[in-house]
Amino acid sequence: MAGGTGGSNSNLSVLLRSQRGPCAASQPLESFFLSGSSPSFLGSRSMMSFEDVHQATGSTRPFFRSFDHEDNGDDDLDEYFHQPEKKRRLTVDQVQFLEKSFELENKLEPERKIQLAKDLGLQPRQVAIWFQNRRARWKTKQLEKDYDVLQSSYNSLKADCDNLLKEKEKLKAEVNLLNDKLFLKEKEKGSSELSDKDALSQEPPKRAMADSASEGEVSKISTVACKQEDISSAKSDIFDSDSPHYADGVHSSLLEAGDSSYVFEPDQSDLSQDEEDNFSKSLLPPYVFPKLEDDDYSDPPASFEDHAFWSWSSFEDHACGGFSWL
DNA sequence: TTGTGTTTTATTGCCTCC
DNA sequence: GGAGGCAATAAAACACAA
Repeated sequence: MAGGTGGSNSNLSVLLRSQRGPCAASQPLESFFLSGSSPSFLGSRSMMSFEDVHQATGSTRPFFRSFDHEDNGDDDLDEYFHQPEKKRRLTVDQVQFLEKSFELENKLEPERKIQLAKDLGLQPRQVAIWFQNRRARWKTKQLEKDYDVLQSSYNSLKADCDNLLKEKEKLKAEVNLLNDKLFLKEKEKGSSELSDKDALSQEPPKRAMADSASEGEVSKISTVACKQEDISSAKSDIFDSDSPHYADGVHSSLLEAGDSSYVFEPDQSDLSQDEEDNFSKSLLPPYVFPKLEDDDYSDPPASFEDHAFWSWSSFEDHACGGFSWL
């Protein structure tokens, strides 16, 4: 519980010691000291000004909640002096007036502060404090709104991401299928050539292909694989950004040919395509990384709150744990 | 009526700007 | 150096369930 019951007497001492600056007379108590000469409290002209507004709203609420019985005169005055100082809430009308003023401009210039204080029969410092607290409340609400906007934006991005991942899996399977077909084709071609030339080599076709494949041939295979990526530019983005540029079948060929690693671009999914290109061309040396399995891709976080942590840990896993620099 | 959570008013201390 | 803003906090007022 934030509040307490004690401290009323200490309030008075706090009140008396804590005034700051020329506008620091913050409590009605002090207004009483000033009430003989100052128009800012009982029956001021400026109070009339507020009362005009007050009447315009059709309200019948008393202007000062704490002075509902002010017509009792000296008795209440005396009572007021002998009461421990208490915090008083502004009336509904005062708050409405301040709210309207805040809507117009949430910062308070000195002249406006004085005018508002006069109009409302408050101390300028009270007006300043009210604006300060109001700004704080506004900021909190604004933060909540921003959070909601970010969260909904995150949710839609996550949905997109999920869809893209599914699409990626589909395309991956498609590429594998096509690579298998290609491999069979090459195999048939190879065996017919072998029979034609009476070749004696009995090496397993797969290995023979990998071993005998020249650089040009490997790149040809890669080109075929990469052409699959051209089916749609959107689809190719998936390969560019978060998966190896080579299909699994080609990976197998390269790995089986004794090349346990291959040059690849880093996982720069947060970069644009141009940034990625520049990054990989100009900043980074080629590096080696192991073949990635599906399990190497962690799922995105389920919640918006987890995202920041996920982004970083995911990056660390792939960039630091999964790769090794040449 | 009372205990407890929330809101509002006000203070304090620090920072920035002129 | 003084004025004013802000964040953190205290404390009074208020709301409301048990």
